[in-house]
Amino acid sequence: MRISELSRASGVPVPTIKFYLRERLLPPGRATAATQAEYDEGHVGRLRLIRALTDVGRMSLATVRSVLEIVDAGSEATGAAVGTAHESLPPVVPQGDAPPARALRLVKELGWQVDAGSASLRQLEVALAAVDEVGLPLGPDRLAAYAGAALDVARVDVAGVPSADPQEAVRHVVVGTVLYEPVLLALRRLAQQHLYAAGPRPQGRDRTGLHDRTGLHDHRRKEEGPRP
Amino acid sequence: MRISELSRASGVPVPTIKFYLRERLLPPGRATAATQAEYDEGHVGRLRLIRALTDVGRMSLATVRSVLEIVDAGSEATGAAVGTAHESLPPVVPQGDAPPARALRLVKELGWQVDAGSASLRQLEVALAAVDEVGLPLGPDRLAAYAGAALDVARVDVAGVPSADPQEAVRHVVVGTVLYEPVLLALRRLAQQHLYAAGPRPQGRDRTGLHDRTGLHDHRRKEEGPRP
DNA sequence: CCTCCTTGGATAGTGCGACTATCCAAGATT
DNA sequence: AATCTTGGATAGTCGCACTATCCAAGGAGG
Repeated sequence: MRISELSRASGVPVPTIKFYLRERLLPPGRATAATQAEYDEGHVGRLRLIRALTDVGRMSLATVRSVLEIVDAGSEATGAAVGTAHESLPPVVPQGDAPPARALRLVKELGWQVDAGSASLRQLEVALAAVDEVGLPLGPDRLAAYAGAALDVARVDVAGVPSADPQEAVRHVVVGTVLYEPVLLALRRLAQQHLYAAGPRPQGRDRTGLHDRTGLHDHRRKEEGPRP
Repeated sequence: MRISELSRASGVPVPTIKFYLRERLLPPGRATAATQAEYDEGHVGRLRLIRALTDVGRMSLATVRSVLEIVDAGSEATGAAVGTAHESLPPVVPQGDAPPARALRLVKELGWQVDAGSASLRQLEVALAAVDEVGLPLGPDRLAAYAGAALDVARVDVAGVPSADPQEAVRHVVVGTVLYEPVLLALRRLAQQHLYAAGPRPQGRDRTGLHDRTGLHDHRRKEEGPRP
């Protein structure tokens, strides 16, 4: 297909496609002549991916590029790809001077095994700092609940990664990290609305028809053991 | 305090403070003379809030303004404020032409009571569309897990809103919606890393017992502790 | 009182990111 | 042969979030 068809198929204007080609976000088509090139379904998919990452994932083109590079390289082990992906995903926290002490302490209490230099840790650190900078409460209860929910989500995330094709696995991990986020956040907001709407007493009973999650978790309270 | 002190106290450069004043994001100080004004702790807090919303919450100044307006008006019922807040929070989905059918169906299945015109619904719709536009799987299992986690989180969110001062409640809801998000997302990523680090077989059942032991999962019955 | 510095307020300029617009000559299409 | 369309290059635009510069009025120290 030619560039104008590609444009029609993807919904991206021709000049923008040219721009993406220049920026090497979209691989060039197979040149059939000096002024003609042939594009295929792969290009359509790539364009859709770029738009999804920018529009829904709210990523800058620079970030999109690095994400695409990871996906293209794609041969890393899935676990390593998660790390690499998280490094280059927004919001970028530029290797702060001080170590993310509070975040480190938290994951230690949770017993999670994470890379101490992880960007996500730094993100957590600045997020925590921002929260109490503006005077919002963030006690252990809330953190525990958040961490629990995050772990629940991560479990289905990990379980959902296709194990057959490593390239596809990496793609899934990288793209999924970004694109499932808005789903989760939208659901959180809707759940808030629901809880407020369900009754003036915000702590109304559960009415999720999908399934009863009570009892799915180990409810044991883990006290911050000073020694692991 | 004068503007230079305000700058030092908040870490925001003087010209930027002037800019915020011009843009009416920051209320003017109490003028003590034609070329002198007095600022107070409220201004410091406001500046910190603005920076938190832009830097951590990644909001545009236009969005910050509308959020601040809600907070300033502040007298709405808390439940209504949630709705208003969600309307003006990013990402803005401009009142699409078609109704968010898929999102509506989902919340109906969940049994959640939400406003059918809610921006969050539209956000969910485009997020879902984006996800399968790029070919990521999003089955009922995953959705159920996400919804469950979202509800868990929303419950502690709602429970954490101070009920005494309505102005403060609104502030908490609005600011909290935005500023807790990065915390949640960072935790999700860290949890993913943990799960990959904990074992090379992502799909496997937990063989070590490590996982179930580690989350300080504490969502048994909501309201027990934090009630002064 | 005089000098010098800071301030508030106004106006204009900068840098960046993400596109658009315009040209052009080589092909393709009819 | 006449009329598109295309790929490639270069330049221009637009919005956003700041910065920079001016200026005259205060205020503070001597």
